Amino acid sequence: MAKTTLKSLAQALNMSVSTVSKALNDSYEISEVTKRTVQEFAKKHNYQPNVHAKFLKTGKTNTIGVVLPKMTGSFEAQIIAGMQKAATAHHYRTIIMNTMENEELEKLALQSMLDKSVDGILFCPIHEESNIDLAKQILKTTPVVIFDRTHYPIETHKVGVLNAEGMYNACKHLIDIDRRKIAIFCGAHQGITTKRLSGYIEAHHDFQIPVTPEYIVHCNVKSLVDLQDDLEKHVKSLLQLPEPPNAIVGVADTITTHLLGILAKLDIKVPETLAVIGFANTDLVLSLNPSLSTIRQPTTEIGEISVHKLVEIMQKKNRSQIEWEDIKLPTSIQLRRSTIG
Amino acid sequence: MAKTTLKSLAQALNMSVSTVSKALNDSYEISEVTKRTVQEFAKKHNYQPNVHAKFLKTGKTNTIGVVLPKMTGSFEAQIIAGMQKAATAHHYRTIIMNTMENEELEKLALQSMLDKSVDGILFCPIHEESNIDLAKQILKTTPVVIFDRTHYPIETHKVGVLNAEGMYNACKHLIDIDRRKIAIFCGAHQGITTKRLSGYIEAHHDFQIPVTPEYIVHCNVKSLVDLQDDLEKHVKSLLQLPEPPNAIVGVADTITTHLLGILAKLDIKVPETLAVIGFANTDLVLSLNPSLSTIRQPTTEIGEISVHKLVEIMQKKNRSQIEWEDIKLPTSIQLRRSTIG
DNA sequence: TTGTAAGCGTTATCAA
DNA sequence: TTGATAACGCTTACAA
Repeated sequence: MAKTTLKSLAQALNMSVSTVSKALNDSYEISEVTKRTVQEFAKKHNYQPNVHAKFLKTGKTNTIGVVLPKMTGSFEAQIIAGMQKAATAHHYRTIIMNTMENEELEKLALQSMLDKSVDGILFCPIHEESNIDLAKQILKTTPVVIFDRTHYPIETHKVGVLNAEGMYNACKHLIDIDRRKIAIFCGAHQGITTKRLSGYIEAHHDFQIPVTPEYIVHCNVKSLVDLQDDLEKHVKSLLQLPEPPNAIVGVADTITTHLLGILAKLDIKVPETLAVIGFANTDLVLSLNPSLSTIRQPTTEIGEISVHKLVEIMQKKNRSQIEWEDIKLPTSIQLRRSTIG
Repeated sequence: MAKTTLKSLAQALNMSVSTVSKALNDSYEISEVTKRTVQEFAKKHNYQPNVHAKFLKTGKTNTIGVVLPKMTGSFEAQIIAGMQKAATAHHYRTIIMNTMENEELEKLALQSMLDKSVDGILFCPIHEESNIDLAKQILKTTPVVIFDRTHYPIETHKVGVLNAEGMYNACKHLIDIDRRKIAIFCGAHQGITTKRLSGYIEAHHDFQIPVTPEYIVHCNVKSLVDLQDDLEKHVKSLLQLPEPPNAIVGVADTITTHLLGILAKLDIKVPETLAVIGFANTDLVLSLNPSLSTIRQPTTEIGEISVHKLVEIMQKKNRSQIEWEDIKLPTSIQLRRSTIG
């Protein structure tokens, strides 16, 4: 069972390699009869062009590389689904590399793409400075689109959401239901956190509520266990304040969802004692305790638009003239029992 | 900024291409001085060998391809994390292709690996017959390991769990707490479902409880909406039986976790009215309503062992002599409020 | 309409 | 210890 190559096909068909190649590529130079013969024969022998050899000639791999820091929940799954759908529509395949929030792995992932094993990269960096020099270097030769964590100082298209606005809306909703003592639970990834925090502060200003510094807490998100410990610690100390909060907004999926577990464990009533709302794209909203009010990101769209933008760059001849866009999609808010009793 | 190749290095250093190549590969034929000069110069110019050209010569890509049907939850994320860890240890990189439970996409994914863009494949098939001919053909030239859904009729290493035993233990636990009227909620993927169902039946036999056919329900898992509709329908009709069940076991992650949402929606008390336990590897057990008793699969291990087995095949000269193993790892059971009030 | 031949960036063989 | 050359599988001028 020797592998089927152009050569082996040519030999078997008694034609030249280039005729076979052209026939398979549907070239106008080749007669219909020959084309059909070749194509049928190739299919019968399950010919698959060798992408590596092809690359050597064309410099194209028809592959988009996705580099992202984790794949632990629905959020990432939805984004990737959107990317795959759009990529397939553009006749690209996608390969995914997970950096596990680890800069060393991120470096390896990016480097292994530097060798031109992909035509373009969709990149969600670990933080604002991670592997920035490498990224800049890659950018010289390979199109890159930054998604989700768009606070990354390289000049290219970026696709994210209106983070401040999303958080503003969450706070506004809490204020509307008369929960004005709002604690905010932040994580790492400063760019996004900062934006969301600014939405929190803006809402307080607009509604003339003073910002209580103690209500702004930062959680250790290094590992799940760390996060859970930290959440518990913060909840406890907040509730011991002279003026404890009556609501919590979560800055990210993991924080918001795991917070519910901690509150259940501590037997704190949600929403009676503490209303909870936060950024979250988990599928499990209804199974949570209680069902969770969320700020949802348009994940599928983020994925799709990222691909469209990348394809746009890849197809452009004169890349130096592109005007880079920083696309911010709106979030939506969905209310459930965790804020409306 | 022309790309750095062996040729460009050779020219700049005034050496031959083959000398440079050997120097970079640390060949014994090359003097230490030359090696150092070349290696330093190459690093300074950020030389990255072209994997495609390399492949053409060596037939190796140092890449493992992972083909799996979905990536929606912690279960998949944990398996992939295990794979990536083990692959990195063996100096392989991994690329992931998500087939979205779609046979056509699965075919594309497998085909795009047939062209030898990977050295080996870790494959979790959609169902027992999906793309079986293609898989068999791939197997002739490329090592494959089947993971998770191991009821797939090709001859190679397989890595899964003791499905019947896991379900047996779940039932035993329910029986221990005197919940003897157990409904089982099944999904698709017949192989695994069948095994788990057999554990259910075996437990009933061992404890001399008759199996009630109405307690065995099959859910439509095509989409999340379908699943939720179906879950609601089944729960309602079960509770209208003359002899309603007092416990439910879930056969898979999605079924078990979303079931909780439906029960909450219908305002059915868990565990008072219905105790719930099931296969689930979600991180969110504690945040669920109520905290969920689970049968956990050793996901990281599944991932790691799959890679080890694959590497074993890839390194073997004489592949026809390998004795294929069907590895079954034990599950563990974790009890929380959904079964122990 | 078909065939010849060069070349993409490597590695491997053999010669110098 | 180094260098010239062929080959991997493919595309593409150019020639026939």
